[in-house]
Amino acid sequence: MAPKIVCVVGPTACGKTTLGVLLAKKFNGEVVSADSMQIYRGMTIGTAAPTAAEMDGVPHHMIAVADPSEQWSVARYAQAAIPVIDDILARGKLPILVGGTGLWLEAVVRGRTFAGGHAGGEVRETLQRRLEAEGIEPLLTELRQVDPAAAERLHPADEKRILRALEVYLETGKTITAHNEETQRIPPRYDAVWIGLRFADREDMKTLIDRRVDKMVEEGLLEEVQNLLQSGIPRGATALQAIGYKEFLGVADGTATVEEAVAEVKLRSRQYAKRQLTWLRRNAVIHWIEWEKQRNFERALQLSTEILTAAGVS
RNA sequence: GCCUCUGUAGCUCAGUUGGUAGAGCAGGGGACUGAAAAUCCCCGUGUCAUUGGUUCGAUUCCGAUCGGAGGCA
Repeated sequence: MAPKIVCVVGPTACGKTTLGVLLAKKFNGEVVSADSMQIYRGMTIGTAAPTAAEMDGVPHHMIAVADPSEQWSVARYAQAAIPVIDDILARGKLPILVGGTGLWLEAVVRGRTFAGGHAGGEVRETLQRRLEAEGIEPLLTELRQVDPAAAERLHPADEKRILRALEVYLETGKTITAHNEETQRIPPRYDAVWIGLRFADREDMKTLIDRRVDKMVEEGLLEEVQNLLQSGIPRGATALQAIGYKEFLGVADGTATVEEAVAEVKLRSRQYAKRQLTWLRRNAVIHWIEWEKQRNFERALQLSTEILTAAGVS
């Protein structure tokens, strides 16, 4: 039987961090973050990463462990997070995965592997250059020859995935379709109990997101962006693709006003939350806790305690 | 007060030489296995300001009214 862990999921600003800490205290657990941006150092404010006070003495892992000039991928995250989780289990404590990056969560929980190749690799670079020079057509034709199923499945405009599919074949000699089929047969790595947080009314979520963005700016989001730039982080770095950061880059070099950037960050955050909800909706085993207007953590803790107890977590 | 322009989807605006209208953005839904806070796909009926008139037929032409912008006073 796969070891039991807990996953706390939901769209941005729904209170995952707070509930994670409450559960960790109640169930003798430790938090493992599954957030593709909180992983980078020096990005506390804009990613709403938990502060020491918010952690409230509960050990947190996989937050601020990467240099912002690096590029962390799902595969790299999983590779690093799995030993951390196993260590928590070995010490007799409960791992609580908390995060908004759906793919990262699943990469850990499911036992699956990733095919070779990666962004920044030689093969990918070559393909990227070919895309710029020749357009997507010849690449798609090539993919159709080696991996017709992938070519069929992928939309012609989805250049990123077409490149990736070709890369896997060129790098490993095996198609991504074959790899996916094989890896899907691997049993789950963990027996996860999923708890989801969301607002019953999306308008309430929007209100909270807006307020949170205003707070980030008050707390010094601009300074945080400036610090990253001063420490020499390249503008194209994955870390600077984070919502909040990429918009405030414009403020840092004077091409946008704070007001414009704030409006943009609020908009992009809302759209991101919608995408997160779409991702989570297909996971049928999530136990959802819905907020009516306000977030009520006392009630959420009680409900999730019932859920975990019923699922055999102790 | 007079003159000119203007009033079309939540917003910004196209358009119909008269046969009841369409883009971008917003919004909604979906996909997703090494950039995932990324990337990609699908979805547009709205008293065409109101009200008279001309017309077989008006959102489109004409008048009036009510908004908005500018100019002259």
